[in-house]
Amino acid sequence: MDKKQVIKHLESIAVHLELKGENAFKISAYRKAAQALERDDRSLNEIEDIGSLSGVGKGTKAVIEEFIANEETETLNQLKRDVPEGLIPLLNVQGLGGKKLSRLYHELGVTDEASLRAASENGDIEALSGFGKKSVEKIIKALDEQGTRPERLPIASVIPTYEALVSELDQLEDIERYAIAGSFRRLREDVKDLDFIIATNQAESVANQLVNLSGVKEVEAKGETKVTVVVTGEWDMSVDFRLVEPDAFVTTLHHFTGSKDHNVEMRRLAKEQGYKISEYGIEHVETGEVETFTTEEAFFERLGLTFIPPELRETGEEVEMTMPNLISIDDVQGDLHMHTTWSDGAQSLEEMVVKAREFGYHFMAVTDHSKYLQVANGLNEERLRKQRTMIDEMNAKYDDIHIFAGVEMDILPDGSLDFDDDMLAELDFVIASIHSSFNQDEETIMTRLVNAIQNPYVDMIAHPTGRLIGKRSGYPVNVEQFIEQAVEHDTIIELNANPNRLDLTWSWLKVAQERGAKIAINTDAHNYQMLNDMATGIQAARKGWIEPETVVNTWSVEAIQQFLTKKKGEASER
DNA sequence: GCCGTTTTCGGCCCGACTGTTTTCAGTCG
Repeated sequence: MDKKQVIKHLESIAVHLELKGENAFKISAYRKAAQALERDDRSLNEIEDIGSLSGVGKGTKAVIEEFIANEETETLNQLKRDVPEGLIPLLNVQGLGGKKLSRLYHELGVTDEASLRAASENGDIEALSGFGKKSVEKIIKALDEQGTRPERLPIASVIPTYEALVSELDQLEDIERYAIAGSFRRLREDVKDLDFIIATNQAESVANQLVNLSGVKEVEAKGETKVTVVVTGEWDMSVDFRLVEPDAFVTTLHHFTGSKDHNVEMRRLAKEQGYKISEYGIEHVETGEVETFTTEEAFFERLGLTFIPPELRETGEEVEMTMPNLISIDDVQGDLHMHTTWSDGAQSLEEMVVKAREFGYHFMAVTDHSKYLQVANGLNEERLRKQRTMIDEMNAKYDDIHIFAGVEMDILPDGSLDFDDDMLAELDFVIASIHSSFNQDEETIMTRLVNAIQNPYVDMIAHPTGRLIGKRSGYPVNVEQFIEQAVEHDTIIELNANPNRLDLTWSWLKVAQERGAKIAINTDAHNYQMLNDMATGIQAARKGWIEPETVVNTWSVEAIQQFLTKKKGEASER
């Protein structure tokens, strides 16, 4: 029995209560109890008294203890008797919440998607008080559209849409300023829609321009404060534009950046201080005066807080915490993972060097694939040595950047490495990674990873889990054990900045940093364009509360050389 | 159901929008 199961159980109770049409505060009490468990660092066994957690009271404590003892609770069992399972997915239908579904169930016998559709089509729902023609139309439309598109879109498929919109928004008239909000601003790995906040005194004019943006397929709503459109891209997605007077811009931006939990915490805190927060400003409850702000920094300061970066606004607990010194893009001195035409990259070695210099980098590592990866034209020993002489020439030619001669070496399915130690000793920077046999069991995968980590010539493990966000889950990794091993053997853990990967993910990076791991943030660029992914990588790192000292890319060339020499020294002592 | 340095009862984040009503409940972000 672990914490995750308990949390799931409590959430299941909350969902069932919702469908019963129970008191909203009772429902959120179960959710809060689940959250309290989630937020606590300790494992279930380490928490002596569950009831001592804030948010867990007499009732939820009893439920949790019963569940731990019996792996089931009478509370949920009873709810399951009261609420048909088929109703649960219907909560996802836009416009249907617990209260309405509860009525549909009790008054019309709706128990699942099929009976909901039937009741919609035969006029039963329309006849119900509180429902009407439009409600029915919406339900049928939602049922028809379900499954045509994933509910949330992976960030990589949304970035192009975002960038296209930004370049158009920059051209519009009557906009004082605008910004992206929502989960995209917080860099969630997948998002449902895009939210833009626009400051303007000419809402009507701006609204008229917005519905005419290229790529707009459908206008869902067009009012004085809000325009919602559907734009085409890899997937159709809806984009909300909130039009506000310039004074309210900052508080609106904060409000729609969320997360919901963050906002709840902020408002609770404000209330304690005699304020009321809304998207229009901070209201002084006694005087009714509403204060607005020109920067988010000033907004937080009003409540006695330091600025909380958007990436950290998730659970709400960040409101009470001291803000870390987060890494920023300006800290980055180089990129330690990229490919050239020697393997499967699009640009030549020198082209990549020139580009890296334009980024202002002081170092880079050229890390083409190794021979096992034939589809990528991986390098054998001979070609690798030849490449090295060219890298030496580059180092002689350019004195403002240091190029590490490296390789991205495959960890083979049997756990062995693609090169022997003698070859590895010739290289400056050795990456090891898995590109094959993803379907092996966790034990076999871990043997492969640990074998690579323990080899002192291996400096870094790239994209540790192999996942592609929203597309494939990667190979099974015991991440906790992986981090432990990496720390013990002083092997760098990569945060692959490619927005399809973001691997390791931010929540594990946080753990890695706490355990003392070294992290590198790399683009794994296969062309010029991909070198820009560093920005996304930095944002992902910030979401994991990563500080510059943890990240190898912030070091000086000398510091990196020292680290690599030290690792090599340990290798030769073996 | 949870909580309390104003409170053991009466609050619990706030506001917009929608569709339904005729002053509002439910849903959503």
